[in-house]
Amino acid sequence: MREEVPQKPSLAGLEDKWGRVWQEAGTYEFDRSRSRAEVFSIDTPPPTVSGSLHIGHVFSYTHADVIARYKRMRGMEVFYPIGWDDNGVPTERRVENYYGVRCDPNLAESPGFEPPEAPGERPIPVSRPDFVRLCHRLTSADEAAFEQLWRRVGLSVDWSITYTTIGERSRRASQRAFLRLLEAGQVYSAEAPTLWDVDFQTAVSQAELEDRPVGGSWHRIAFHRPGAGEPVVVETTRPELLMSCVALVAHPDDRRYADLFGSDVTTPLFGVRVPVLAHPLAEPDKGTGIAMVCTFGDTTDVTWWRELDLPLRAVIGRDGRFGAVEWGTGAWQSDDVPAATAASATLAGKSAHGARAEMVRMLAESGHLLEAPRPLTHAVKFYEKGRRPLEIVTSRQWFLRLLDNREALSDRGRQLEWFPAFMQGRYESWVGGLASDWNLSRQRYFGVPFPVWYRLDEAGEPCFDRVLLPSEGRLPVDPSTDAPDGFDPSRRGRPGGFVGDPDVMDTWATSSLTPQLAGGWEEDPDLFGRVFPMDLRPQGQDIIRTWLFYTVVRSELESHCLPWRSALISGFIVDPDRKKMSKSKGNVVTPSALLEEHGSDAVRYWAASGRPGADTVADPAKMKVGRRLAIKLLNASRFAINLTSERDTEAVALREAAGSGVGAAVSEPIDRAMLAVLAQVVSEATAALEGYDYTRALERTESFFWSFCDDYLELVKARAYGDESAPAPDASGLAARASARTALLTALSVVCRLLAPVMPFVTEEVWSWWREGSVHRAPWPDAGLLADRHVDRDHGVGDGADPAVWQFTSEVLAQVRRAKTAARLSMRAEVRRVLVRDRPDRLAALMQARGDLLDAGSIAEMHTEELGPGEDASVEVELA
RNA sequence: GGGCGCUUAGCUCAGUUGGUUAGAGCGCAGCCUUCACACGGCUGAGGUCGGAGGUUCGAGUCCUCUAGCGCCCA
Repeated sequence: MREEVPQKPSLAGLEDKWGRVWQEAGTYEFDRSRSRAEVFSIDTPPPTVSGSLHIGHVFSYTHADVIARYKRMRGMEVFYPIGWDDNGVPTERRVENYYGVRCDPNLAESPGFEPPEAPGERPIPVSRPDFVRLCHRLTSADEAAFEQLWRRVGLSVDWSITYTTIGERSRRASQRAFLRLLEAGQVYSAEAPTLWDVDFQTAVSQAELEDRPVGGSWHRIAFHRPGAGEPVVVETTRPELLMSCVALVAHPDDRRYADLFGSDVTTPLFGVRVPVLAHPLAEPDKGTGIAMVCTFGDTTDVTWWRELDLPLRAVIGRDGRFGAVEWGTGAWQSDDVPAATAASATLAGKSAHGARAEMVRMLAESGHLLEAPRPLTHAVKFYEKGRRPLEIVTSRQWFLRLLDNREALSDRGRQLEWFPAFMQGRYESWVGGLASDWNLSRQRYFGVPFPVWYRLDEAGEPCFDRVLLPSEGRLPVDPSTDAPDGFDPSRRGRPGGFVGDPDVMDTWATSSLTPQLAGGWEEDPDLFGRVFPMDLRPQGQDIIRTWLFYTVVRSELESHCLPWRSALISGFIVDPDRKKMSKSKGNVVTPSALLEEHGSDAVRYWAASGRPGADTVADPAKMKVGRRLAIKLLNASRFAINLTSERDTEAVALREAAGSGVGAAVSEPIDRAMLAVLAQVVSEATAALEGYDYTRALERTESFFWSFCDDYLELVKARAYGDESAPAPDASGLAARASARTALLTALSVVCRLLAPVMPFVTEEVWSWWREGSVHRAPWPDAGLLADRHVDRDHGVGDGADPAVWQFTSEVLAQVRRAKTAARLSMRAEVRRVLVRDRPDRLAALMQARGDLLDAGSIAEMHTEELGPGEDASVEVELA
């Protein structure tokens, strides 16, 4: 049924209007009765709600939504849930700043606590339960705001299936998965050197590292050889770690040190005897070629310590400061205990930075610093969110085995379909470069606790080998408030009693379970069987080594399969100066203003114009183009619908509903030509989308649509015109009019559907003017139906359709326009005579659209001449 | 140091398996205030495809070397 077509169609307000309708009609609801074969499931990234969204999010999420909408129109039941990533450090930071509080886990809960209106100058210490409560409060507010934004962008997710990474289901799933990995021997706890951020006070994993260039200095330090002899000169950037030196190493082939291997030297100031050893990781041309191994200055130290079986002399504590040492005990042996004691006493309590200055002073005084420090710039490892270099401290952590599974993980990477394919290399090199198992423990508060307690021995010390675990039925548990089975809560912290593991899991330990979380793993087996493994993982390229990799890990270890069949990787967004957009650069563009200014369809158009994996400029000019396209669709649709009768629109709708082609209703050669070209566009767009190349699909459609408006519409306008009550043309005139009208409406129906995944709002608006139901549940156009070459004219436009009729007629029309432009005349100016000289086949094609051409060009008469040998084609236009 | 991606009109990008005068949009210039659209239409001027060499009847499109930019990993 035709609705009222607006007098002056506009894009304003379409987002609100259709967003509401879709919600009320349940347009994107998932029908869980459909079989796995009919379901297309998408594992959408849960955005970090505590961060602000930038235009890059809209970019990548739009790509996924285009695919979702396409698959839905293809008749798939699309499982497209969304989650919010709310646990972890970013949320804690935001809560601290927003409320002006700081978590102190030693405080008792104060249930009535309310933060001040505005954060004070000094953070208020709050208990862990109060802190977690504030985290929940702020994240639910953030989540509401995020949902609004995503609805405005037009994501076709089923908003009734959401999850949060801190929610009860997530905590239960994370803990269940942990317990199973523990049982399978895939996680273990160990006292081990761990990358540590002294500001965040937590361990971090390899995936969270980044290298940053930092200024430092080479310090030349003299070590004593046994007996007399020349000192051994070591160059180091971290002289403050001298007291934790446990060996010197040089390359096995380095002849300068060959005679020293196996002997001991003595550290200056501390008088500690350390061995000189050979190891291939020592770089002969770095410094003097012989390195000081400390516990621990960097990750190479950890390797040397492990492989050379060296003792441990840890000096830097979790607070990043030097600890006190009792020389002469344990590993702290020295030839000169009083000197060592004095030296280390001056360092105790100092930060790495302060200790370095002090050490340099002492070495200079004692004459062991051979020359003034030489400045250099070198790469230092940082926590990606941190501001000071990481330290390596030894502490007890839970680890998940990655190194033992490297082979299997590498295989999975090869089995996954990557779009674009070269992104697989990112995964491959990451897996190949894994240096350690995954440290799951974080010494933070707002996260999923480990479902673990430890027995306390008679001295009240935890027995880490006597782990107490809950049954799966009890999950989720919080070991800091819940007691293990068989223990009275009063036994907490008592000798012979128990203590809870104080840590929470790395946020990726939960996020890596998104296919399981969204799919109802172990809680809704019926659903899980219909959606897992999923079909598609869309995401940004920046989190291949984290989110993608860890999700593969979890699926492999839990289900021994890939979590999805394909991964669609989006590039990142650069600003107009080609700089990567990031918060620290201050060049982040927020999406709301852009959505407001250009409209959601226009922003989505821009996003869809960025090919999979391609870095893309945040370009308002491109959004303007998208907006223009949307407006064009409004106007062309309005025109075509107003031009035709209700009987015409109903006939086209009925024909499409019945799944039949235009058949004999489109009789005019130029109309059939246009539809034949459109059929080709549909084939190409469909093939492109099957390979997730939404950009190509859009380009083809858009380019067709502009020619359709500029040339075809202009050519057939006059023929299509005329209402039912006007003096009836003769039978062939009626048929010619019906042909144009059917072709116009059919093409608009097809184009509208081709554009629907990219521009959901304007296409829905236009669709509503003459069609029932949502365009987003309408069937994807069928190229075969438009141009069936095998059956008959009742089906498609068939073999009789010659695209040249439209194409060549348009070329001649362009020549006519050129003549008018050159004469500075309006396009309506009369043409007395046109002479077209060309090849016979082209002239024949032209003659089939002769009437339309004369009308469109206001041409009085047209003549044709076949080219003679060696003559060039021409169009002569004689203006009136 | 290793790997990957990019380098085509002023700008942003297409150019699928090598094949006729290299395409689009934006921008720019001129024209047209035509009854779908001035949030418009028409027309036009702009590149020899980063550089060098090679394969081929023929290369932007394959090979080698090389330069610059970006990203990832050491």
